[in-house]
Amino acid sequence: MATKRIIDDDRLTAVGLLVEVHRGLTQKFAARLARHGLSENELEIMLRLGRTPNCQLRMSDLAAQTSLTTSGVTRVVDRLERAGLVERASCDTDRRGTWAVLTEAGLDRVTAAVADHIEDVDRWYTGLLTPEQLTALTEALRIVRDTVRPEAVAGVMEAERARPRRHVGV
Amino acid sequence: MATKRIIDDDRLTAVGLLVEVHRGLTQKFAARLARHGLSENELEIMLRLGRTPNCQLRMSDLAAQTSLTTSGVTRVVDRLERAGLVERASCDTDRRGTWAVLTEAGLDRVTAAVADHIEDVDRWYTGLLTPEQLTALTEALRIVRDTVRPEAVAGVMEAERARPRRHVGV
DNA sequence: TCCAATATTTTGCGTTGTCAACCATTGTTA
DNA sequence: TAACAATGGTTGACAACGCAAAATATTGGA
Repeated sequence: MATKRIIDDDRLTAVGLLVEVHRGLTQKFAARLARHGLSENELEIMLRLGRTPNCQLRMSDLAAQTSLTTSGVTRVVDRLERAGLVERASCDTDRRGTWAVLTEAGLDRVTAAVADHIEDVDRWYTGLLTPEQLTALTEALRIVRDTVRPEAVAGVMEAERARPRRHVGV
Repeated sequence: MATKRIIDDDRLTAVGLLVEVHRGLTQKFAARLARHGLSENELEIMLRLGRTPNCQLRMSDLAAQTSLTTSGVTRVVDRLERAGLVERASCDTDRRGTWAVLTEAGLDRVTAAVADHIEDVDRWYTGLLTPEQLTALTEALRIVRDTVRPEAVAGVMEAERARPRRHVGV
């Protein structure tokens, strides 16, 4: 091979690796999540609700925190609501808004799913690396994240201040 | 906060970071790729074809190398063929098989797209890190990749041995 | 007060990709 | 060589999601 072609650029290989890892993990995770009746997006929505003090977040905040559009969030919440895992509640202070609220059943479901999920994460990701490697990996990723996705924590503050819609124990 | 909840587990945060980075990058890349009339999957298919000596790969190998199913590859190649960027060619040695072959136009297109793409990769990923950070990141990712996706290099050998269907310069 | 501009969510439609069923070809075994 | 499993690819039906427009609520002037 005389000349180095552009399509073999090292930087391309570097992102390629990231993409492949993401794919591989996604696939590994999907199998077990399916056994809990959840997709990755559904788990994430419920997880973000569950992390909130009152287990509620506004639709648009969910959209901002995930990769979904508001339209996508509407649809995921539709499914979760049909399954009885999430409820919608209107927002007193701004009647344009809608809270998505985790139900008891939803909290149970996400707790069980996450317990299994963490096993998988450990098996296929964090557990494969030494603590030093994991730290280095995480730090590097954080740098990139802060640049490409600085807005990923929208709405948490507002939701903490809001009056509880339901009171579910954690 | 008295007790540490399971849904705040550190390992969850670690994968979350990876997922967010992947999302953020995907979004950043998509805009410019769209200007070249390509989606990420289409670019990847063409890229993998372009990396092959004869710019050809079998449908099933493309499926193995990407996250797509064979059915998905059929559809991506359908689109690329309609756009004149890829052609199908029947396989002499196994008449069940089909080569996907990059056309001249396809090679031109992918070359142009990749040149721009690499700029983005550098701007939003590799360029954000010191060489040491990038090395550490890549090494860690490689370890994970080798475990979750060991089969990601299918078909390259076979394609190199195959007789050329077209001869396009690189 | 009334209206225009803005913000939040939902809906209609198109695109993309999966799954399962299918056909054609190849390899294997008796 | 006949039977049959395994492989490679495509297709129809369908689910998920994005985009843009619609529906609803809010806010800030004039």
